[in-house]
Amino acid sequence: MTTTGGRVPVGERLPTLEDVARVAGVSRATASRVINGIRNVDPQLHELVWDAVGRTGYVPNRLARSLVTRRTGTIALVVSDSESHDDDPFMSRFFADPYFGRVVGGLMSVLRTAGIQLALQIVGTEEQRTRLVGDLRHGQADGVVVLSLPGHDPLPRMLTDAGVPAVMIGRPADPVPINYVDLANDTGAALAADHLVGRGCRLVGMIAGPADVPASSDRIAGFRRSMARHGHAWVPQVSGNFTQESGESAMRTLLTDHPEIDGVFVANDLMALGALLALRDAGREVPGDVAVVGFDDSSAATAANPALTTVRHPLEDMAAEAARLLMARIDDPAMRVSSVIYEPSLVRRQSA
Amino acid sequence: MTTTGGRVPVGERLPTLEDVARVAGVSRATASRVINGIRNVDPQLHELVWDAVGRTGYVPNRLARSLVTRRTGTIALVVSDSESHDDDPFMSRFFADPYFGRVVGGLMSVLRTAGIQLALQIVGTEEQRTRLVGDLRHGQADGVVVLSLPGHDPLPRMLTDAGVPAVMIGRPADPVPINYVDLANDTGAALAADHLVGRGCRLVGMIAGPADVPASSDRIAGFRRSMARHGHAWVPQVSGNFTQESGESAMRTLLTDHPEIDGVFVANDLMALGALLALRDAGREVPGDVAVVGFDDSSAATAANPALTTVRHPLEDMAAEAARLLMARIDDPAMRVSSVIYEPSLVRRQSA
DNA sequence: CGGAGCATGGAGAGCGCTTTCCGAAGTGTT
DNA sequence: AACACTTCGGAAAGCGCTCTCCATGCTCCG
Repeated sequence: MTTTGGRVPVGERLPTLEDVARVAGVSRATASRVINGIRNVDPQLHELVWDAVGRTGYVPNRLARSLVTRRTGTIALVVSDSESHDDDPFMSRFFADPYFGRVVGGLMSVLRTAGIQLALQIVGTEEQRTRLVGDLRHGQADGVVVLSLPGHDPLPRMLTDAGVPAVMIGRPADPVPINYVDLANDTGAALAADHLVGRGCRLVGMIAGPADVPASSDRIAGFRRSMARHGHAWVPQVSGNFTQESGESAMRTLLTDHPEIDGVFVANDLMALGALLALRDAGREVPGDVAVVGFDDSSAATAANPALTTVRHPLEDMAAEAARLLMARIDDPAMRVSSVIYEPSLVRRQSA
Repeated sequence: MTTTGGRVPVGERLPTLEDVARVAGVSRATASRVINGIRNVDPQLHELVWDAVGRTGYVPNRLARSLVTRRTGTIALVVSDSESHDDDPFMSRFFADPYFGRVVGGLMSVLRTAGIQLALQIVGTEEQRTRLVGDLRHGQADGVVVLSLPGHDPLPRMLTDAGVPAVMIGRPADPVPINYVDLANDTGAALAADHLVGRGCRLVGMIAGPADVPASSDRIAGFRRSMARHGHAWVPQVSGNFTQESGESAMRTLLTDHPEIDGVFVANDLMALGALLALRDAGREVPGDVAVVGFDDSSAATAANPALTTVRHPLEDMAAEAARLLMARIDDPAMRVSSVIYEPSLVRRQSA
C-alpha cells in the first residue's frame, strides 16, 4: 500500500532517518534496514519506507553513518614532501607537472565508479605526518595512496606501523612492508640506452633526477648498466630536479663539458624539453647532431619540437592499479603485501 | 602537579576523550574544554589533561567532532562535467591538462596553511549532482569550489538553492547568484588582437574553444570586438575543444581555407601547441610567416618551440582567491555574493 | 556576617546513524 | 496439536564528541 502523499517538510532542519521512520510508520531500525538494502524486510514496508524517503527528501548523513560503520568512502591521496619544500613555489610546480594530474586521473577513473571520493593531503613536516597518521587511524579515510617525494621518507613506515591500508606509487626508498605499484625504471632506462647506442651514438650523456629518489636512482642504474653492456664503461651525467629549467641548465653543462656529445638520455620529459631548448640555443640539431630520449611519455613529449622519443610510463594505469590494490586491501585486511611492476616501452618519435 | 607517568594503553581500541578524562581524573567535559582551548579552566587541570593526552596518545576523532560541530575542515573541489563525457578519455585528458593542476596548486596554497583539506569530486550525471548537493547540505564539506565544464550547468543553481557555500572558478554561464573568480577573458583576447594587428598582420584567424563555455565565448567576443575596432570586420574562426590535437586540426583547416593567413589567436596554449605543429608541417615559419598568440601562459607556453607569446592567466592566484572567498563565506553566511575579476596581460615571447 | 555574583567542573543530552539483542509471529515437523 | 526453528520488526545501546545546563564553592560588597 503506497501512501502517495505530497512532500512532508520537517521544519528547518534536514530530514533524518527518524523522520523517515515516523512518516513511514515504522521504527528507525527498519527504515535503516530498507535504506541499506539489508535482507529480510517485508516488501510492503520496503515500499512504505522508500515512499517516505521520497516525500521527506531524505538523504543519509554520511558523517553519522561513517562514525558507526567506520567506513568513510574516502581515500586520501597523500603527497609527502620533505620539510625543506614547505614553501609554495615547489609545490605549485609539482601540481602543474603532468605527473600529478596523471596520477589523479588514473585514481579517479577507478574510484569514481566505486563511488569513492579522493581527499588530497599534503604533508611536509614531521608534525603534519604524525597528525595525518593519527587521523587515519581514526578512519578519517579508508586508506591512502602515497606519493612520496623525498628520498628517505618516514611516512610509509609510520603508515604500516599504524596499520593503515596504504599503497605507494613508486617503491619506497627504504625497505618497508608496504604495497606499491611501480615501473621497471631500470628496464626503461636500458631501453633508452639500447636505442641511443643502436642508432650509432658515440658519446651519450645522461641528465638524471635527484639521486635519492628511487625512481631516479633506478633509472640511473639501469642506464649505466645497459651502457656498460654496450661497452660504454662511463657516461657523463648531470643531475636536475625534474623541472624544465633544471633540464635546460643540465644540458648546457653537459654541452660545455663534453662538446662532442651526440646523444642524451633525460630522466623525464620535462627536463628533456629543457634540454631541447638548450640544444637549439647551442645550435645543435636534434636528432641530427644530438639524439634525445626522454622518460614518461607525458603530454610534453608530443608537444615538443621535435617530438620526443621517450620511455612510456603508464602512470594512469599504475595509479588505477594502485586504487584497485588499495580497495582490495581495505576489503581484506589480511591481504598480503604486494607490489605490481609495470613494464615500460620505448615510444619512437623524432628526437632520437 | 604534573602526574608524569608512563604511557597508558587502553586496550585494542584507540584512546577516546573518555580515556583521557579518566586518566586525568576529570570529566569528559573538562577534558574537551582543555583540548579545544575553551576559556576558564584551572591551570592545574589544564596541565593534568594535556599530560593525560600525551600518556594515552589521544588524537581527537575528526568524524565525531564534525558530527556535532557541523564543521568538517574539508572543502570540496567539484569538477562538473556534462553527461556525455562520462567515459574516461575526456576526464583523463582534463586531469593531465595543466589547468587542473594549477587550480589545485592555487587552492592548496591557501587551504594548506588553514589546515583544510581538499576533497575531489567529479559529477557527470544529474543523479550524481543531486547526490552531491544532498551530501553537501549535510555538511559533508564546509563549502565547494566549482569547476564547471559544460556550457549550461545546473549545478551552480542547485548549490545556491541548497544554501551551500560555493565559489566558482570562471563565471557561470547562466545568471546565478553565486560567488566567482574570473579572468577578464575579453580583455585578454583584445590584448592578443592588438598585438597581432600591431605587428602588422593582415589576415588573422582565431582558433576558439567550445562556444558554450563562458571563458571561451568571452574570448571570442573580446577578440572579435577588438579586431573590428582595428578595421577587421570579420575574422576566420575555427573551433576546437582545448586539446592539442584539436588545435592542430583547426590550424590545418584555417590554413586550407585561408592560405594567406599571417596571424592566429588561439584560445589556449595547448591548442596553440597543436597549431604550431600544423604550421611547421605546412612549412610556415613562426612568427615569420604566421604569428601565433596563445592564451593561459601555462607551462606549455615556455615548452613550445618557438616559445609562445600568450595571454597570462593567473590561475593559481585566482584559485587561491577562490579559496579565500570561500573561507570567508563559510565563516560569514551572510556575506553578499561577490566576484573577483583578474586582469590578464600579454606575455611576449617568440611566436608573435 | 549574609547573600548576590561569578568562576569552575560535572552530568547528561544530544549529533544521526547502524546493529545487536529480543520478543512476536509465522512455518514446518513429528 | 505441540514443539523447534526461522523470519521479521522494534527497542535501545552505542560510535566519540561538544556544549548546555546546573550544582558547587568561592569572592566580594553592603
